[in-house]
Amino acid sequence: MSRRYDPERRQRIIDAAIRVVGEKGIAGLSHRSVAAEADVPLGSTTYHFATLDELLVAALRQANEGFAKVVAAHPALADPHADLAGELARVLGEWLGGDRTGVELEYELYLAALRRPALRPVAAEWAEGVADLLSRRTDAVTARALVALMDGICLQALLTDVPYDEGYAREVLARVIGREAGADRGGRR
Amino acid sequence: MSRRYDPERRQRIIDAAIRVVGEKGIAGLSHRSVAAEADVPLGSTTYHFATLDELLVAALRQANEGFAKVVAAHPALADPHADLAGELARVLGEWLGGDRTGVELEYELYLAALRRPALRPVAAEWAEGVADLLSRRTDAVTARALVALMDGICLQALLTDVPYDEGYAREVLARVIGREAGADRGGRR
DNA sequence: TGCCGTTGTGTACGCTCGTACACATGGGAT
DNA sequence: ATCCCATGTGTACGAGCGTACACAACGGCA
Repeated sequence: MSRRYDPERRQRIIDAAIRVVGEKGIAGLSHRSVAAEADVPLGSTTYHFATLDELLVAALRQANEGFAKVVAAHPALADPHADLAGELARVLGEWLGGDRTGVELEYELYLAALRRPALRPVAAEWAEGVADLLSRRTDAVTARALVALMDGICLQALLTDVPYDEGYAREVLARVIGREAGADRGGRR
Repeated sequence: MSRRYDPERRQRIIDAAIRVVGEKGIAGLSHRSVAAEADVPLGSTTYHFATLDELLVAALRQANEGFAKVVAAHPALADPHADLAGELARVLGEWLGGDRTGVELEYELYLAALRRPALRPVAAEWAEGVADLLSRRTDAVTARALVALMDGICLQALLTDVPYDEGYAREVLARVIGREAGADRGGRR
């Protein structure tokens, strides 16, 4: 036990890394930049995270909790009587409605898994986690499809500058869910 | 007129850039690496593309045509009697079935728009183009939703190592399309 | 034919990067 | 009390980067 001087050093480095990625993107992340942001010497970052991939894994894992927190704040998602499509659309709206840098950050880390195999298990974990959560309301196939559609909707909102449209999201999510959910209220666009 | 020595120099640089991104990712793209790949001097790349963003825009624009080519090879997409969901699922299968580096490359460039505003119009153009194409078979809302869902399905196939499942894709795409398409044939799952 | 400006090339500068490695420090086992 | 080693720090090196800029080459115009 007892990390000698600074037991939270490692955590502070992760936090700093997330701030750096948020401000300058993954491209701007380096042992030096994160050391400066965390106000620790260069050697300290290389000591705790020998490679940048390790740091990214830790950062992604922590960033994922941002979305999880929004989800957790919506207990209605687990209520079998609630309008699932509407709840999901609202969750996305809240998440996307937060400051853009936070959302960009989480997505950038998530998408970085495309090229960095080290991140892929973490990204997969996340997708699986959300799918599992949804599986309590629908079958596995539908759950996976919902995750895919939500991913696609977010992507389009972020890549193009078309603003998020909650009504649209609710409508198409409801189509994927199919008949069982109470998707009768609310307009067809 | 007359580019003096090498009128195709610019195009060869773009091709080289695409190869570099395919092999080493955007992170590995530099004026030098692309110069080496294209077998032209360093100054030549900086002359034709003052900034890397310019080069990426050209590369993304060209890479987009890869998907467009697959789409063009499926005239059934425009046939109002064909099974739209099935056709789309098949197109995705063909595209994802090609060599992974090509697909990764197109997606990496596409996703890079998240952080590089210069790429955003090009990415938006692409999404809009596909949506327009689909609009000839359905309404605008459904078309957008289909693009989103296809994006999400591809993303999951690429980010996690779950292989692409054409039957699954067809099923959930059909749900988004709704009743009108001939989605009655073929099994639920 | 001879000049000129567009087009293309080579080199060098200053910067940031990952990495390595020798050195400090102090808690815990003896 | 002493020693050892996990933990933390500072510095230096070589590589690769974007950029700048002086210079070469040649087609079009006079």
